[in-house]
Amino acid sequence: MKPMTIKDLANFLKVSPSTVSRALNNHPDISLEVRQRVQQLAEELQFKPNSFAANFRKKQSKIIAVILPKIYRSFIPDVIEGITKKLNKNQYQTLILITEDELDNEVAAIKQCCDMRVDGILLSLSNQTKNLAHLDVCKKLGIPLVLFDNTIENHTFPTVHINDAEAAAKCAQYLNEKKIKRVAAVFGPEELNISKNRKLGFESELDPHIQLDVCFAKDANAAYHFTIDQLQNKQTNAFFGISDEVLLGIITAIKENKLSKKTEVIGFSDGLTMPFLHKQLHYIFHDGKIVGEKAADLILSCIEDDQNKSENIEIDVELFGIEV
Amino acid sequence: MKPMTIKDLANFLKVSPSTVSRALNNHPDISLEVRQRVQQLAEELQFKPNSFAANFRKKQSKIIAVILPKIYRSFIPDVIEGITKKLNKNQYQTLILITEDELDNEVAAIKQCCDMRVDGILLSLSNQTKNLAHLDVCKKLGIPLVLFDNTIENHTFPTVHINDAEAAAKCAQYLNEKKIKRVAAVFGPEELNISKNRKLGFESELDPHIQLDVCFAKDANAAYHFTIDQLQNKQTNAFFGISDEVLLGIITAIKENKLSKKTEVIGFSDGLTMPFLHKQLHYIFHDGKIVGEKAADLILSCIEDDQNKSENIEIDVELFGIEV
DNA sequence: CTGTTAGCGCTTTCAG
DNA sequence: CTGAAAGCGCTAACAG
Repeated sequence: MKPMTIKDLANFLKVSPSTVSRALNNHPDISLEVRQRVQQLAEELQFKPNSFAANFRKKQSKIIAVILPKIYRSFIPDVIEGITKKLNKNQYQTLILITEDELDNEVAAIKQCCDMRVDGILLSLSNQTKNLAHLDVCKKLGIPLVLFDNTIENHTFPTVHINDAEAAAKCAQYLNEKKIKRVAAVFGPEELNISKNRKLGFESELDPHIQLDVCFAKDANAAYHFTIDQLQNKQTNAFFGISDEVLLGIITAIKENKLSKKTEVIGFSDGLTMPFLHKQLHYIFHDGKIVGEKAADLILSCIEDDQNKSENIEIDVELFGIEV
Repeated sequence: MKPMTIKDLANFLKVSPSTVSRALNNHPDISLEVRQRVQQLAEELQFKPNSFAANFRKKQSKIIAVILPKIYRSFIPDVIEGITKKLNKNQYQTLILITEDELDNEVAAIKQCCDMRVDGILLSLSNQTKNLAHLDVCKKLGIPLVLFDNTIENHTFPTVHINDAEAAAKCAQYLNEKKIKRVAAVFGPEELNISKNRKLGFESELDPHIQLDVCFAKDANAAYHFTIDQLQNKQTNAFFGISDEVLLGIITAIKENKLSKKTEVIGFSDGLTMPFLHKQLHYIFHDGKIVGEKAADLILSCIEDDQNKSENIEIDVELFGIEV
């Protein structure tokens, strides 16, 4: 059965459609009496105003698109949660698009969003993306866009991210103060921006007297084997791990060799599994919820002020960990 | 600047809007020559057809809503990935709504979806939800709805889920065959359906000669302390853990007590962190991607056939684990 | 305070 | 093969 429209309601109540519309939207012009009568009948008849039509008329979609390379195991779910909660509070809905870290998919996703006339886009770049040319359409169509997490420096779009290099540098500083001779740093795949940036920050800050071994590990297992080797053949007594996944490999290897007490481990973590597993862990707490919230805030303010703001929000990160 | 419309294009080309529309949609009626001329100009002028308007006209949104209690740390991200991929391939977009396990939020989310006229809803029930009365609107408006993961038996909506009880029973069977005297089963919060169902299945299958201790743990830490107590005061030598989170606590406690070789651990896992951490782990592999895909398939077939099918898909699960 | 009217941008009969 | 015209369901001037 065909859903009811405002017109149907109006006919039924012997008033005009506009009156119904206004009554339903609590427009102050409408007398309390009429308003109640309309709302009551709407309730009884289970009338569902077609917000799709309303939004079309108002030239808005009330939808924000979130374009992500992947839904990683940790961090990103928190980001999504941060975003959706904030947006929901502001009557926006969240669309999720995944690029699989492929530029083509990213371009397609942007096009999709433009065609749909979403009210805003939150974009975490794919690691294949080297420039922002494909985002021109958004500017042209006046669709606000905020880059978050995996961003590129630019002067047209606002960004939200942590300072990866600086955070990694903090880790190096921590190690500098310990009596460390040799440290092994385990990053993710070499092409990832977080790997690059964190490597840069870590290396630049690390005391040059400390010997450094570097590994790009594609998963926990790779990190594990690298760590075993370091422990057994290099007498490495400090490890830096770029992510929870990599830390899992590192910590497992250390524990198996019963070297927990003698080995420093520091890295980036979402603060859940790894710190539980290894109480001695020091870590940069990378909080997805905050990143998500800030990104959502920023896109909302872009929509409201519709100014071409190009704010760059850098989220402060802190080093956590219980001293043993 | 106001985005271009089909009308603008039509004026420019001295043809009618309908011709442009048809040309853009590759309607066979339109001559190849005109079609190319239109498409070329559209390309040059970077014309973005407003799919929002088109969908409005066609009375469809090309949006599927996914309503979830939470974006848990594991499993759910995989579900989302499974869903979005499948839907994207079929030109649908994915909207994410989170209920925080509150019925009120679930009701609100359903309303939102109805108002927006989404083309379909994938719903994982909140643990507060005891019946499906609030879903009547969907039926009335003709919006297909599929229940997945956290479902309730019913005869109106199709469902996709694993058989929690049966899977837990498999775990019990495994333990029955070992020389176990006493087993401790750790569940999640008591009010969760997965806790209830898995407990039922486990208990019903477990050999009555095996002594059973039960714990409802709200997090890994609770599971950890419970496990410590069991190991030290009860000589328990087998553990059943309902989730990766709970298993984290159990395994950590076992390892700290150096009892890995002497203790059986079995449970539900997404197959990533825990099996890596503890090679002896046996686990029911709970694959979110499959659940998501199946749910997406089902909603798509509901939309296409628009039949009131009420299929119940039960996803098979397998017991994994390397024998040591 | 309420009604009339004119669209939003697109698709789709129905004619020609 | 192409055009004219109507309309999806709602909102928002503009009148009254």
